[in-house]
Amino acid sequence: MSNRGTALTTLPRPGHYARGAETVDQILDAAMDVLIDEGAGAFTLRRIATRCGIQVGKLTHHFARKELLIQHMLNSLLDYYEELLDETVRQPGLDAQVQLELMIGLVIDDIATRRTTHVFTELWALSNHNPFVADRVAAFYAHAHGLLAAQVAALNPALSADQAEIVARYISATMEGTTIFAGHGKPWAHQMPQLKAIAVRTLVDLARTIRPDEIAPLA
Amino acid sequence: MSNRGTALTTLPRPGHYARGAETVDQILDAAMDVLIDEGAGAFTLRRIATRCGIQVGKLTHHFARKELLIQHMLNSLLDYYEELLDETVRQPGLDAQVQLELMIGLVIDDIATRRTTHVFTELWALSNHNPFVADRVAAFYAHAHGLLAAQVAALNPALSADQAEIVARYISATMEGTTIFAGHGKPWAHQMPQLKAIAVRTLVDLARTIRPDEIAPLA
Amino acid sequence: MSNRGTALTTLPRPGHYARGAETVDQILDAAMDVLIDEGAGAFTLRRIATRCGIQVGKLTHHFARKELLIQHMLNSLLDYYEELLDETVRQPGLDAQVQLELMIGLVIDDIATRRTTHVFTELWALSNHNPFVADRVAAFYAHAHGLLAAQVAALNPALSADQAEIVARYISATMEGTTIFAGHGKPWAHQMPQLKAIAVRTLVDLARTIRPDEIAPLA
Amino acid sequence: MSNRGTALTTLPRPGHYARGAETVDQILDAAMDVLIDEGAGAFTLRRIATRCGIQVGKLTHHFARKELLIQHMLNSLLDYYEELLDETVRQPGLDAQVQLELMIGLVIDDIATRRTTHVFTELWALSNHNPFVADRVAAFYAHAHGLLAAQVAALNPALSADQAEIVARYISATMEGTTIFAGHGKPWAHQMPQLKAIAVRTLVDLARTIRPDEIAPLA
DNA sequence: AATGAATGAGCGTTCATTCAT
DNA sequence: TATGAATGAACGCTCATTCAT
Repeated sequence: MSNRGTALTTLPRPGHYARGAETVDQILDAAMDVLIDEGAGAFTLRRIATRCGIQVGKLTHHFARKELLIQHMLNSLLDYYEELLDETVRQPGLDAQVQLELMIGLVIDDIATRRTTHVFTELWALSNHNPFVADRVAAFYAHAHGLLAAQVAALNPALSADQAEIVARYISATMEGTTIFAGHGKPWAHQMPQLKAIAVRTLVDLARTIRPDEIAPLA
Repeated sequence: MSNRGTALTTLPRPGHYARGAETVDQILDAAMDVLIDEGAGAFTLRRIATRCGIQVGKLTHHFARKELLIQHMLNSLLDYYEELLDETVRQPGLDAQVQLELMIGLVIDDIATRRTTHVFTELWALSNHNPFVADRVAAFYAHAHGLLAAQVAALNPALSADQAEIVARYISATMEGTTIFAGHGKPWAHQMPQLKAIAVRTLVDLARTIRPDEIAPLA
Repeated sequence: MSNRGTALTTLPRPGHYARGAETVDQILDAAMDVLIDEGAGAFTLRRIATRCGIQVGKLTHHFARKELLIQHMLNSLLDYYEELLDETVRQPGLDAQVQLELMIGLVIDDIATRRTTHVFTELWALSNHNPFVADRVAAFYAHAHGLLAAQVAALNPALSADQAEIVARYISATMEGTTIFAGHGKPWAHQMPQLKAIAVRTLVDLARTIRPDEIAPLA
Repeated sequence: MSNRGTALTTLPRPGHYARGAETVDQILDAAMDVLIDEGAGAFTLRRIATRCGIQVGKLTHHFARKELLIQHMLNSLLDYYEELLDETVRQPGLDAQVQLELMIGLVIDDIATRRTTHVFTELWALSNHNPFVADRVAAFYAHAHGLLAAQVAALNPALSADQAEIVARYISATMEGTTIFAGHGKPWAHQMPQLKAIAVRTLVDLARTIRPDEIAPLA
């Protein structure tokens, strides 16, 4: 399910030696911080270099193009989120309903963090015009929706694989949508607990009870 | 319900004379086009000026600060969307359920357009760091959620006003969330009809049947 | 002695009607304030217009070129200073020594004001590259030195007219020079009383006792 | 006596490599030339860059802020003038009167040069609104007046240190004041020899003969 | 007469990238 | 390899001036 090993993540990693690797990690961390703290509009090599106390020249030595830096940063970021989801699913001995409730709760809690609220809203916007970002984000959601679809399929065997995936996508849409209104710093952040309660109850119910014929375009 | 006449929309409008007003409209249109076609990263005075065949100097004559241009553009844009929603609600003789189904369908159809997919994803990102954008977008959603909450309250009299509003917010989150996966140009745009079908059925059901005690944080 | 009526001051004055004349005076006052408060680097039509609450268009209606505004402002300013000196000299019944002491004291007191300190330092700089400013300032000093030379000549009949004028120029140089160190806001402004005391005593002495042969280049 | 090593002159100097250092010197020279030849109003990065045949980008690479360029240029300039004065004083075997005559003559000769006339009139004006320029120019005059005061004290042991300094300031005021009337390009530049003759004679006399009680504010 | 609209050059500054040591 | 130097386009904005009503 993971996209590790695909073209998207097999970028030649800069910094083969220990010292270089450290610097590269510092740069990637600083880049993430700039994106989160100041937004895509302030995502410049200068700002990133300043944040880790190095010169732009050193930065461009490790990442010859800005785009390469974006790609490594994005892989590092989304690998982390994928790992987070994988860990949740790896917990043994949970039945599918509890597992799904757990995932929905975890995702919504994460959405409420400053990091996730900021970084994903930026990525959705960047996806409009940057093909790499679009592809990598799509791969991330494909992975996440695969994990959700597995739980949906387990709860509702009447659904085909495609149908379970669509239900998973619907569940994910609801969760991601809360970012906009109740994410970190958003005007109704204080209502996130209620939205989470409705989501957990409603979406698990939906997964259990939806009939294949209901997943069809309206006449 | 509209925010017309509030502080947010009473910016002194440039272009008092006929000639100037035309130019101002051209500029605002061009600015929207740049934001939609090229994204916030390309939203520069020069690109906007080029698009309407004028010089940067002329542009800054009408909008002394870039921020003012953003504000007028945003007001113009969101006024339009608010008007769209208001018209839907103004239709007489429809019962609340049909009305709500209609609204959900209309919003999701609109989300699937290139314009709406692009512009809202950009606005969500800009909201992270631009207070004016954040406030104006929040005012727009407050308006939209008010309209939705009215239908929810009509369908489900057991809910308090606050509870109806939270349900409305949940409905809106689901709809907006589809932008990310099935908006224009997004990888699962072809699944939008299915997502729409699930949304219409599920969300109207939710509005009708949710009990007040279910809208509470999980223990 | 006055240069009134010469080419320098016979600029066609804008604003023939009462209302226009008022506006013109407001503009000239605002221009002076900008020059004094913000310096030549901030002496722009926009800043001046802002200060009197009008638009740049209105300002350029009254003064088609910035240079014209400078010229009128400068005439108005230096006419005022010339008038001030003339009044001092017009006092009847004073002998030449008292008259000279009075003038030196008055000039140095005036130099210590914010207005005079700022405006003259700006004019000295502008004179380097703006011929009109250079000429008008030269005319002002020619007038002032003429008044001083008359007192010197009265005190020291042995001097030729040219020699008296040179002594007057020397006296004036000392006075103007105090601007730099002890003018308003300058680091040794608190020593101006001592400098003034030395100037009054020394310069009057010089005027009385200098011999014609001492006013000659060193061998 | 020099301010070398003080905070004012320990700006981190750009251009660590030989190539960069050359460029920095070229830029500083060009900047001085622009200030002298065209005045503070024309002191722009573009004009400076044009003068040394480089691009504006290269200029801002070495001096990130225009203000930094001004500061380095000013330090370089006034260090030079301080060095000039120091050399004059360092001449051995001269008695105080000759030394003072020499200094006055040298300063007035220097004032008559195009460079000095232009640059100091600009600096006096800039001092009104630019704190760095004001402080650096004040430091220069403090240094210069210290050298003069030493000669005055030697000639006139009855004066206290403070009184000698005030006399030095008075001497300096007279000298600087000649800039305005008889500096390079000024209307009475041809009278500079006479003004110099009067200054040398009168000011040395003053230094020798002034009594402490004469250096006091007028009653 | 009076004033907003329009203009284009120029401002200081930032940008991603390339060059040279 | 590592890093300052160099580059030139682009950035938002201000400027004095001209145009049109």
